[in-house]
Amino acid sequence: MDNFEETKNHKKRIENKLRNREQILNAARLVFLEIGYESCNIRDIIRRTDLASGTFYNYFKTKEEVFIALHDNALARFRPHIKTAFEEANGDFGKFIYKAFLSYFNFKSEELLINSHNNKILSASANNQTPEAVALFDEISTYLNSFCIDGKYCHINSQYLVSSCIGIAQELGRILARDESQSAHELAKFSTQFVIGGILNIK
Amino acid sequence: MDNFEETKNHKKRIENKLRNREQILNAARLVFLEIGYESCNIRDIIRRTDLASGTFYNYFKTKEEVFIALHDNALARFRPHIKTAFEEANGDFGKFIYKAFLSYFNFKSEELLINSHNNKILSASANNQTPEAVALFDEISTYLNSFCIDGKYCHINSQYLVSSCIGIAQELGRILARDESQSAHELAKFSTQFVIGGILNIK
Amino acid sequence: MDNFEETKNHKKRIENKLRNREQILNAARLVFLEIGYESCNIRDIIRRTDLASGTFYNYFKTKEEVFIALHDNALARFRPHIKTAFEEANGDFGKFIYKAFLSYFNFKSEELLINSHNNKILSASANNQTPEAVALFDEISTYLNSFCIDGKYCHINSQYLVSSCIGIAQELGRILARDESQSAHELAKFSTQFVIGGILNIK
Amino acid sequence: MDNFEETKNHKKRIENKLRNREQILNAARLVFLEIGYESCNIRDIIRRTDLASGTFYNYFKTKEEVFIALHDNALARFRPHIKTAFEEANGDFGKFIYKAFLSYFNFKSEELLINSHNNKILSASANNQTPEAVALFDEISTYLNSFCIDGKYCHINSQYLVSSCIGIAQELGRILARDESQSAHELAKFSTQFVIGGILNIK
DNA sequence: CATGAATGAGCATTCATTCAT
DNA sequence: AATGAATGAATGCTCATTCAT
Repeated sequence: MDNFEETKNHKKRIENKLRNREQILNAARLVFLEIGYESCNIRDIIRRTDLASGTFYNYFKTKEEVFIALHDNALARFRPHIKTAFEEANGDFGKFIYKAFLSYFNFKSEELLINSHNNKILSASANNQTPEAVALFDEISTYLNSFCIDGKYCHINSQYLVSSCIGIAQELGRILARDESQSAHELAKFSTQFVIGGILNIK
Repeated sequence: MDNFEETKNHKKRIENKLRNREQILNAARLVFLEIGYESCNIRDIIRRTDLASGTFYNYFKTKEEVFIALHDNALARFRPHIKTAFEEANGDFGKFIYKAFLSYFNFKSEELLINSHNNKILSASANNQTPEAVALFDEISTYLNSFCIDGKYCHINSQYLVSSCIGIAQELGRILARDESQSAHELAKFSTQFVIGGILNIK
Repeated sequence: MDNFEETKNHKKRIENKLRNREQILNAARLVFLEIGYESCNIRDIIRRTDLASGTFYNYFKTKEEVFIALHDNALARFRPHIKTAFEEANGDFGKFIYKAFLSYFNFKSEELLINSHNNKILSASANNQTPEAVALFDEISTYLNSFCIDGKYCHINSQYLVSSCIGIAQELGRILARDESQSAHELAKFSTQFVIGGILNIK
Repeated sequence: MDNFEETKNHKKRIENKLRNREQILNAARLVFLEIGYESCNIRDIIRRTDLASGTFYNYFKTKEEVFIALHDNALARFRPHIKTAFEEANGDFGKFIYKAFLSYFNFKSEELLINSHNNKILSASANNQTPEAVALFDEISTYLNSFCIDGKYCHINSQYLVSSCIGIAQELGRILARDESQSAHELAKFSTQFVIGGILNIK
């Protein structure tokens, strides 16, 4: 009975810790979007929760650590979209490219922290080489490579290719972030044709 | 005589102001490269000059203003390279694209402030929409458009196209920034083939 | 039977409390020696035990309280050495002085918390006038006084004398703390001759 | 004329800096005496001046740095007293010892920061080995050694001797700090006889 | 126009202490 | 009695900016 109580308490505590962490992450996301990563401070974040300032430090050491957690989390949630795109493409290269770009453009800019205040994502990820960023890069590489089993495209430097795709996605995504009236479908269509033409033209 | 003296003094003063401005910009560039834009402060910059801290404010209001000036300056110095590329291409689209990319990759990363500390340029420019960034964007647009006088490529959304090129240049440039052993020529060759193939494939 | 059980539990509890207190004191002693009294915090101490931070407050109110307990404990353990010195001297004043000084120099500096981080003991004791410090001071006084039953040295202000001895012990002990190659015997010999000469010369 | 003005301004500035430094030192001394070194913080010190908090850091990096400056300053002002004692003693060893101890006991405890809150001086100095502390130690050594030109006392380890004297001065000084009714003369007399007897008895 | 010390709001961070479990 | 996460006042320190000289 006592043990049961203790277990219950223990569970409650763990749940509470998770809730608090989630609270901080949520607050940080909103603050990053509204004020911007550089302009905000830890107080701005903690003020958005019902926690005390010191509590922040039980969960994260710095503002950057929150950003990375948030960022990695976004990438982790984005990766399945790429996988789905691959699976649903069912071997059709064009379909895969289109679905992947569309996923990226549709993936809520809110979630990827892309807006005028934070123009970091993906590029930051490629740069910072966080685990999730590397994993995403690798997964995209794998999928792209899987299309050249029959010999086509195999001579392409896949680092160059993936980087180019990321660059395109990023810059076109920026257009979307600036102008919501743009159509994600149009952007994805353009990207797909551009990338496929590009690949086919690599000698 | 007095007038002459005054004129001489006046001239001296103007020269001195220019020299001081130049000093600050130079110091800032070095500091941004070494410490990084976010990590440094105005003191770090001014310490690199033989000026006093208060003097900074006679030339710039904020650190960001220096960055933008520096950035715009870099873009302004980069623009002629694009122009030269265009002129030397002499109507050959592929040559233009290749030369433009090569120029970008060769343009000293130092000058574009691209390194692990400052991954802003171009994208920041596209984002911040500074005058020079807009001008560069427009110039590239103009050159690209000039190739479709005979009707080819004209249906392409030039904003999308320029953004894609910038995205590719930026991400591949990042590879170069990370790994100096990479060949700018190879990167430019890849980019050129990729972009030309892409353009030709846009329906 | 129940009573017996209760008694057993009660005993266990008391033993456990003692063990916990001992744990905290031990941890504190190590932390004071390694990090220093001023630099460490309660967490540093409690981290060295297998107790939780809140538990600290069941035993001590402040870090200082631990220091005093530790300090008094050291003095309490040191006092018997003085007593032994006195008894073994068997009325020989010089022997007593020598043995007392030697005891002090040999009493593990670790135990007296004398090192570069904590140069407080004895002087702190004389200053803080903790019970044990007063007791030690008094005991030394008593022993010294016992040598003047026959009239010699009796005119000496014993507060001055004891303070002088403590001052000498402390400063020479500091030499030992700084330089372990020094010989405790040599220091005690010097102290003894010095003190005896001094006493004999007091008019 | 301009040069003259500039020089005047420059002079004023330097004077102002000195005045500010003095202000901080004075405030710190008072705060150390009233609240104690450990208990006070930099704000407590700066609040006592008419300076802003940030200004503190133009002069000192830490609270400890102020303490050391203050402490070294006190030692520096104390040293001449020892010199005077030596000169006025005119070769009379006893006179020197007496005058030196008397100087110490008379040297305002305020100036040496000796009180219940700060029981560091001299011992801290011997410990911290600050330049002034070393210099004082050396000067005392020199004077003591000068008395053994004819061969007497020369076998005495002068480090032990000086340390013993410092220990005595310190502990007896503590008595004075605790109880102002004590006579500095009596303490100095006792110390003198004690030390002289001690020295003569070293074999 | 240059100087550079003074300013003080602002921030990250620490840590003794509390208290629900 | 033990736990350990939450608390938030307290503190050291930074740094853009001002301004008397």
